[in-house]
Amino acid sequence: MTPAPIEDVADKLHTAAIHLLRRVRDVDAATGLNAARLSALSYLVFAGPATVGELARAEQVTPANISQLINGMQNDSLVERVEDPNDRRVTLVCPTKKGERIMREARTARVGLLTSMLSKLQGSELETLSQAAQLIEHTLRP
Amino acid sequence: MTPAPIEDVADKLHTAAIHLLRRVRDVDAATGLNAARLSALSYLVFAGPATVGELARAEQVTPANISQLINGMQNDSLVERVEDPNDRRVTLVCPTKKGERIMREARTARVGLLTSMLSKLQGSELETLSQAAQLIEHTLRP
DNA sequence: TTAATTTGTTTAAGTGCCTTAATTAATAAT
DNA sequence: ATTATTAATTAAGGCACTTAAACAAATTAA
Repeated sequence: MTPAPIEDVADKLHTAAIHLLRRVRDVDAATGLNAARLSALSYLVFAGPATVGELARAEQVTPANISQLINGMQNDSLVERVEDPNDRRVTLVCPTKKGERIMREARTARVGLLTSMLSKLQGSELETLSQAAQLIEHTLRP
Repeated sequence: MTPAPIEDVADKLHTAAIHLLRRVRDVDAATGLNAARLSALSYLVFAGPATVGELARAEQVTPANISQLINGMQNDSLVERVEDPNDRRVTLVCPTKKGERIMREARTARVGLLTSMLSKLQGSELETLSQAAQLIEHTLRP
């Protein structure tokens, strides 16, 4: 078999990722959170507490926006602000237990849906997907 | 090698997809469009013209929201409303040439970034990614 | 050690996304 | 014909998001 041009692989992979995430986010409605809050909370729960600035870069919005978004989420007990003793300019944003629970439940639901969709695949095909996921993570490392 | 539990594959795949899209969307800023418009326009360009209701389901927002979003995008000549002769209740939303151009340029930039990241991989690894993308698309089919 | 600069967050004011509820219009059903 | 259903829009209001400005803490320089 002649090797696939690298641009074609990139294109297919990009499209597949979009379609995959479009599908699994169907279950997000159950969380009661909107897209902005879900994405921010997801980052905080799975990448760990972050400063306002770091969150802003991750979400690709302004620090001002994050500051206000956190106000609302703090008001709903999803996150809390914690002072950083090392650098008192920054404020660390941490998920609360409630925020963590909601996010983990949402992730479980997403993965559950995806699991049911993958159930028709053979072992060798699952192995291909597993290796692909690993390759992607490795490739994205800076 | 003992086969990976299917839930683990689903979880790894889900996470990889998130990380991949988080990375490539870095180039979206160049479009001048915000997330809501980019996502809607992406659907219209790559899945074809859609009704307000279909777009609302795809974007997981209300028809009222789409109606207003389309107002703004129409105002910026990104999309246009077209009457459906078969059912005059519905309005088809179509990307304009400008909208199509912007979207395709954005996609090209994303895929270009991803291509550069995949350039360090071997042919066999690219083949694994290619097959994985194909498996995902096939698995997601309803 | 002050002073100036840089870095991180917040506040204020304004635009646009997004919601629910109500309205209008077209199709389908009886 | 009337009624019910489906599709889109409008109106009013809340929240996401922006830029510009203000503020506070840390770093650098004199």
